[in-house]
Amino acid sequence: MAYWLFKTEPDAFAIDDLARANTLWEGVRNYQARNFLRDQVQVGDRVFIYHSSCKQVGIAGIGKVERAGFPDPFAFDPDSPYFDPKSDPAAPRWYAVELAFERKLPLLPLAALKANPALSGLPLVQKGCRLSVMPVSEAEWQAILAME
DNA sequence: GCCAACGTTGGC
DNA sequence: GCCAACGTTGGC
Repeated sequence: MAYWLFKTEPDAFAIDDLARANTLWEGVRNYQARNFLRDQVQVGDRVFIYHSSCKQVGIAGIGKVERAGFPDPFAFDPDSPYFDPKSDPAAPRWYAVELAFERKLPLLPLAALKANPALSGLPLVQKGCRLSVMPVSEAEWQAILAME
């Protein structure tokens, strides 16, 4: 089992929304993040849900992967804001996974994550990181849980 | 709302 | 294949 961190803007989709129902994690339009979703995220992996671009940025909870990478259906839907005419169903460009809710965490603020020396290798805390899907090592996972 | 950092696009 | 221009991300 592997560990991940997924970013989301809570105004659009928050941990409380995940708590209500499973969700497709779709609309990821970055190749590095896509590669993780397509090639490495597996059923049973656990995921920190990070709230970005909001009042209180930080890790807000934990999800669990219910379904591994499959072609992002929104990329084929002309009515979706995530539509990408260059994504060919025969060779899909973008991928999604399905997530289930595990539990909420007391919000662990970005500033606290940055201040934790055990997390200095996590892309999230590095300058200008725009990666929205990133691996978390076992040691980092445990270090973050210890901040609860 | 500002702006720095980054990824992508497209002309050459 | 380079690189400038552009659009987007995301913290503050």
